[in-house]
Amino acid sequence: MVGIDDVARAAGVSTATVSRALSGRGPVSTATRERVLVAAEELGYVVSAAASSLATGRARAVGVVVPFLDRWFFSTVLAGISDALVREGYDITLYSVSGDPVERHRVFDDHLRRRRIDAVITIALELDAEESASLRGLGVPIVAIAGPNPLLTTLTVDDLAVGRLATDHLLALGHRHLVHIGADAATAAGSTVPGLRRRGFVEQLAAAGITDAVVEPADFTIEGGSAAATRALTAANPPTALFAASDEMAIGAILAARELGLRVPEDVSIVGVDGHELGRWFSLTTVDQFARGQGGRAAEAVLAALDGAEPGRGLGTLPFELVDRGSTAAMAR
Amino acid sequence: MVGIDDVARAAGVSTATVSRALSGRGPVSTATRERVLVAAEELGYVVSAAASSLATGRARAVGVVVPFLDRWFFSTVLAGISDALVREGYDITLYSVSGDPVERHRVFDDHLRRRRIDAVITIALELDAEESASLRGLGVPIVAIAGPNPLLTTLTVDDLAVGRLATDHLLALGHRHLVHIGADAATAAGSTVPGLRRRGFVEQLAAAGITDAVVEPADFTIEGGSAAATRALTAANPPTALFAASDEMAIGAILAARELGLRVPEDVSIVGVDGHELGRWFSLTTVDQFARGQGGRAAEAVLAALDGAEPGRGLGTLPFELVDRGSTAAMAR
DNA sequence: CTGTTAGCGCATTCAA
DNA sequence: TTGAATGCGCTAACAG
Repeated sequence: MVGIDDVARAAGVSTATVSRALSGRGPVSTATRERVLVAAEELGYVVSAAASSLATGRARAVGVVVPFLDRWFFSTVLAGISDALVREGYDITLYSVSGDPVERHRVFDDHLRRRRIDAVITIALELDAEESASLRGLGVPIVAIAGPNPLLTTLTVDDLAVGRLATDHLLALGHRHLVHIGADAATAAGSTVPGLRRRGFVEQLAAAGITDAVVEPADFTIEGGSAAATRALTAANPPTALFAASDEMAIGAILAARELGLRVPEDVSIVGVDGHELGRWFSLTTVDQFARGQGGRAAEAVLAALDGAEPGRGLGTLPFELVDRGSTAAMAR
Repeated sequence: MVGIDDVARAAGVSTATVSRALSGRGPVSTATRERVLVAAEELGYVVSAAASSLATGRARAVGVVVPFLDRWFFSTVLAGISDALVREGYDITLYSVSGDPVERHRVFDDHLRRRRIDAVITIALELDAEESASLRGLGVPIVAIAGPNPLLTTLTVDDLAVGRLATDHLLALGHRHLVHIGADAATAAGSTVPGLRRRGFVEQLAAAGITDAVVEPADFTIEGGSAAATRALTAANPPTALFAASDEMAIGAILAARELGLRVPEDVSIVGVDGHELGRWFSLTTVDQFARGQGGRAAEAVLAALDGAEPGRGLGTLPFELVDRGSTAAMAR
């Protein structure tokens, strides 16, 4: 492998000058810089991440921690992050943490601590106190996407408002008997994404004078949404509208409704959250949260922090928007 | 940050001993090792990746290069890789390369060359000669998933056989007028995944005495599949069966057929390839290729290579299997 | 089995 | 503007 001294020799300068010319830090005459650049190019020299990192303390890499890789939202956000980061020359080191405590511990207390990354982005990660502390102990900028985490700098949509918006949409159409598919009662207490969406639902109903908000818990998969919708729609007094806390569940609900011989939206209105690419194929009305853009924003926030900008908590709120594609309609009278 | 000398001091030994005790390389008495382990644990010591990498030449990280992050197949394979790799203490460094030549060049000739990774896994990447050379020049084990790349060690399903199996399934049901949705003519020439599936289709038809194989090119998205199916089904002499080269396109085809008022499978049989999780919701018959397992296998292959096993080319073939879920039926007579 | 020593490849002082 | 020297934190010889 060609090293910095090969370049130095080829350019007839010292390694210090090569380093300065290539990194842009420190004074180098234009002519010298040119010679170094040419020599480096010709030799195909690339600086060793390990050596550079050891000498500077900067790794030119950002760690991204996700709970799932194979779900649409996460891979889409990740794509947004990747786009933005690679443009700035940063590598992405990917950490997927399941629910297994042993594995989580290994990621938080070993992998992430190897000083391989200059910053961390977490996506919709629910962290316990110990894990949060562990992250903060890293001493690097951390940006948490999705879910207001009081312990971290967050970049998140106002999920309470999202829940309200979706609910309001249904109420405005005249629906009075709604069911929410999402977080269970236990989760609703916390400030997690599912919990907030559920609370938005409950609060908005209450504001409309409806106090018996019904919630069918589900696990954010198509299958879970389908099962929850089936339960709701086959109950004694079935709802005329469903609000699913994710598009995947909403799609499951649409499929379940069809299976039950119900027409969407004539017999039941259904609204989701996400902006899943599949939504248009189901004419799904949804609250789009622009997942890919979230990744981009997070990457920018991290880069800004690495440039020295000291971001405050609650770095920013992300946009969301109701997209009416036709799976909701005014209540038949 | 706590360093190796802090541990050494705490344990009353030299840094060399700490290194040996923690890494497991070299002889250490059980008692000493125990003391070191305790001291390291108490201090929360984690070895610096940069320093260790610089000293050993090993980075404990594997690079994964993908063309897309936000498509089901890729994120699913990635999840499989991640699972297997994290268990062995390896980090994943993720590189997403688009079609943009400038960006590709930067990834192949800069990022990947930083000596940050001990091995590379590529997923369904179509590389030009220069890129292949660049990868091989890295001097690390490389495993290419999907697509027989003559220049790399590959781990791939026999996509020619996949194409034949799907086609055969339709032929066995009595269909004689089939259309393939997949690679265009230009792509068919090469040994890419889409090209091979298409050739499997054409060859199997030929074997059955059908020489006018019809192919509708599409781009492996739901939308592309839908458009291609619409073209095929509205043609003068519409086919009774469609073979889509991916489940996403097959789902698009099902949606298109429905839109045209055609019943699946009564009016048209449709078969896909992948084993996409969404398939079951469309009763999609498909050739499952166990994407997640592919990731696992690739990770294992890479780990074996890092353990010194010198793998030959064409490392192995991956399993695939026809899953009949009901979107195909015997031809109505 | 353990400690001492000498780098790994680069970035940054400090002098010139 | 440039070069020589030093050290980033760790590992691998080598001696003991």
